[in-house]
Amino acid sequence: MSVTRFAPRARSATAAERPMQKGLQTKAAIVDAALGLATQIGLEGLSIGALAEVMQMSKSGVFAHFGSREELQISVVREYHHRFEEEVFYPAMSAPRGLPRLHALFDNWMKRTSVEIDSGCIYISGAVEFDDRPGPVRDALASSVNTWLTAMKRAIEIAVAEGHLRADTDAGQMGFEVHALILALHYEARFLRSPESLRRAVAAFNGIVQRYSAEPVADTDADTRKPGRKTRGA
Amino acid sequence: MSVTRFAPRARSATAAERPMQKGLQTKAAIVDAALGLATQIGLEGLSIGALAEVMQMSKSGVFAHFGSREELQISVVREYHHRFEEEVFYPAMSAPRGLPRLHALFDNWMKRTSVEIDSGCIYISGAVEFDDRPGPVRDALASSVNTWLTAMKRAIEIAVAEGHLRADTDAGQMGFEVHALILALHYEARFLRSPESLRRAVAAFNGIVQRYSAEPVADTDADTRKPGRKTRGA
DNA sequence: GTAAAAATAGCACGACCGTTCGATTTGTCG
DNA sequence: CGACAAATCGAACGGTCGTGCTATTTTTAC
Repeated sequence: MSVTRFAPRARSATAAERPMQKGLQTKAAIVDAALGLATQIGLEGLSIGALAEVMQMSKSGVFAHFGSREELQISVVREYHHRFEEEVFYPAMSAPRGLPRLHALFDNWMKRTSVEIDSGCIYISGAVEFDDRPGPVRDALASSVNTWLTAMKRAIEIAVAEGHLRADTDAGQMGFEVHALILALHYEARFLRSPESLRRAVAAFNGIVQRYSAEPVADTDADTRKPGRKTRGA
Repeated sequence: MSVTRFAPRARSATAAERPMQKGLQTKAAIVDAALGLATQIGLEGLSIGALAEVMQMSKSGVFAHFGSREELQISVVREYHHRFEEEVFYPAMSAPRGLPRLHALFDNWMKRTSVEIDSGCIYISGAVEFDDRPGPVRDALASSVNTWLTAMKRAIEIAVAEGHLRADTDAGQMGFEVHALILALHYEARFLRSPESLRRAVAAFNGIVQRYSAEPVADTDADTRKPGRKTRGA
């Protein structure tokens, strides 16, 4: 399974605002609208007819840009990957190495997953839709997800190297547990509409960090440790 | 939102083997087949045509038993609820109150979620499919899920009452964290096909239990202190 | 065994789907 | 401006979907 990398740097604009000739311009607009639809009804629910109506174009006009529905879905996945990079990954990379950066990653991720209640995460809905459906769409999804999970795992390893987390920390294990929190947040906020879910996710994250922390946290001589302490953001 | 209760006791058979007149018998067989399809392609992907083919019946013959596709979906949800009771809840209730029972619940749940890789959990796939689609199917799903999550929360409260878990344990919070593990297990086992996911889920569960445990695990000091202190507001 | 009732089949409808193809409009460039 | 290419449209095809009707078969009850 190929795992792409987050592009090294380069602040690039949203697809819709990149300069281009007419054709690519509308194609970007279509993908933008398609992503909006897909976050609501899922990648599978995405239909060219509905998309054409939103765009006020003919079905065939929309279709011509992709050549197949599958290619459209893949374009949507790529665009989502792109935005995830921009809104979650890059901003967090400006935080100091170690625990602060890990915390920033989680915070941005959480925001993207829950704050905008009306739009789901296609990494989550797509996983359900394509877990039994092999093909290029599934591959694109899995590749993007793996890229992101690997990036987070690396952030954990850096936190270990910085001495913020215990030296024997299993980064894969901790990554699993953090990923779990995002999934639960998505589930309980979006489906069960539980208002406590965000608070729960934050509390659980703090618990995980504490468990893997290099220094025991709460004791009589209070906090000599700064990064493990602050927690509770946003 | 109405939340049903798990039926108090009563070992009742699988729908397919309950004695009944012909009509109800085939209806049960249809629901059985429908559940099989739904766990693979989802409740939304479930089509009467495909179901008729599996059953070797005419579309209208299948249809007549339900009157609408929606009613078919609801029947599937109800059947799943029934089996969940039988395979996850009841067996665990014979374990001793407290931590052993909670552990049994988690184990059974985990098994149902991951061991049978080829069939997903419609509580999870359904949540994604219906989180933005109000209606009776969504209601039935949410009701069943809430029933189960409440039952598990109660098991946690019992473990607290038994003195197995710390007296200040927030059962809702701990329930959230356990639920998160199941979701991550489902995601990583079924979509990412990660072979470590089961081990990860077990390890994480042990970590959670340890954190909420009344007794420090590897210490004779036996004060109330070892696992993380406060940090959690309610 | 026979009549009422329940279960199932067969067929058709309208809606939407992805896709194809030829015609037509629009943008680009010398 | 004119010519060529790119973009878009309109209509149609074959397919599947849920659903409604009317027969026909099968089960049930007396």
